[in-house]
Amino acid sequence: MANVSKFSPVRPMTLSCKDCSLAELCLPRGLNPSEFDQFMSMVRQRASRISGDILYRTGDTFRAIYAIKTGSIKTLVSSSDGEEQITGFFMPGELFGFDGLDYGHSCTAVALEPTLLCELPVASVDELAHQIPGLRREIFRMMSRKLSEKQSMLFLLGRRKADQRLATFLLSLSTRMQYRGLSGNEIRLSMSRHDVANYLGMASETVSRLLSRLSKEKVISVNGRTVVIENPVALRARVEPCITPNAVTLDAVSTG
Amino acid sequence: MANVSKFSPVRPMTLSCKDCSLAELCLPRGLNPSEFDQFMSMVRQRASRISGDILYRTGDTFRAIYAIKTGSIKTLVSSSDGEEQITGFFMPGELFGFDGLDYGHSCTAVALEPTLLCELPVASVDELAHQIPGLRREIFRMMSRKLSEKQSMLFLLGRRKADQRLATFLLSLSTRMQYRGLSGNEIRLSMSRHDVANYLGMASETVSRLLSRLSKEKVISVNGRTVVIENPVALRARVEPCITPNAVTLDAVSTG
DNA sequence: GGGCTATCTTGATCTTGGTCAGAAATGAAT
DNA sequence: ATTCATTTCTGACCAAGATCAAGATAGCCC
Repeated sequence: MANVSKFSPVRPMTLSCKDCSLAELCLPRGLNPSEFDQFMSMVRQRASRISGDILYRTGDTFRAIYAIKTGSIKTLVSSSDGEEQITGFFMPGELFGFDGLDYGHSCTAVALEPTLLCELPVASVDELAHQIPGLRREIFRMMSRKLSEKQSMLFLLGRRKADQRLATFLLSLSTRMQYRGLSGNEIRLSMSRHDVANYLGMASETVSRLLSRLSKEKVISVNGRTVVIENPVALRARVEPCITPNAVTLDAVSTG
Repeated sequence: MANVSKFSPVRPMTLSCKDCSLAELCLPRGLNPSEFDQFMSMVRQRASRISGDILYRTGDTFRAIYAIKTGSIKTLVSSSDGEEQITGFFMPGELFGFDGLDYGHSCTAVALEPTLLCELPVASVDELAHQIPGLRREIFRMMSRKLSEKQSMLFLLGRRKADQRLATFLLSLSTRMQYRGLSGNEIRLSMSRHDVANYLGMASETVSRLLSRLSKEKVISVNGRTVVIENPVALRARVEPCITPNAVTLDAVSTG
């Protein structure tokens, strides 16, 4: 809250996307070598040494879109009565900051731990969107995907019970780890129980209770902020409890 | 559900955005005359005569973005167990369909009443985004705004009580009517109580009860699907119940 | 290591809003 | 107009999960 420290630019001012292990997840994927170089020359880095640093706030003019290199970020919207809703958690290889092209950022972005970011300045976004058709389509696609993700989140908050929301959250983190080449069974949460609860629209006590319950049922094991998924199948079964008998039959047939 | 009727193309195949009363709300705003003509020549129309018609479904390839000329549309996401969450209602002058540039549409779009749409085919989106910088920025801005709106919706579902959600919904409809030049005091709901409830993450009985209560308290009056906002100030006060004493003081000072 | 603060867990209550059931109202079809 | 179907409203009951209140644990600074 009372944190005044800010993200600071990282020197050297240039970096090589070529050496980046996350390049295939990032914006430049699919660009040809010359486009790749052009893209790379416009990217800068920015870092926060501690948790709680604010990258941008609601209302700040849009300056760049960001990719996480290491660390993690949460974004949140807040109301005039001080209540906050976390709208996203971002992990290495993930992009954010696409809100705010209209009237400035509509949310606040905060570091959850020491975090290193790559940023593509806004002027470059427009310029590159014009010059590199592949990148323009990539940005359109990325924004469209963000929209789809938010819709899934609306579904989760509107239609699912607390236990299903938490199970979905854990599976989502796992999937995202797998996407960047990790096993995804051992999850290190970079956010507090309070943040998880806020994101999922429940009380932090409920998160504690549900984690304990899943732990008691041997579906996961919990040690502080480390969660190990012991039984992925059981966890997945929590997410959609109403599988049709037909679907089960078909599975049984196809595997038999 | 079992509706097989579809939206059909409208002849003549061309139309004039110049005569459209909603042009200032729509994509071509801010284009110069020659850009405007180029834009206009690519727009087509599509209509549904009855409620329940499906424009596109989850998984359909992205073909166009749409603007509502008359009528209204709801978009919804659904899970494999058949549960549905309405993710948006769209009224005349509003744009939709921006999801789905990535892996096809992530939601289903359904007419709530006889509806006339303008569509900008997907090839044109990319082509025009390249040729007309002003339009490219407009599309980026529009998608960004959609993202911000979804974030507000996450806040509403995650942090607000049922009565605040409903009040916010009514005020949002009112604001959107005002935006297109109507008074916004008399709202004709084009969707059922069930749809309102689904959108706001509650049961339809709760919507009924809350409408009755607001009606009893003389904040609104309800007659079927027509809602009149009798006391906008009182309605707005429901949305943010925790106004700080400071804010009240400041208001009093500035108006005194 | 010892003390201090944050975070997290667990239990006991209470409230919101969901579910079930039936009545009333609305609208469409004959 | 009459019937039938759908939507909406209202009441009674119940359960999921919020809130309140201690403790337990862990991280951090000296």
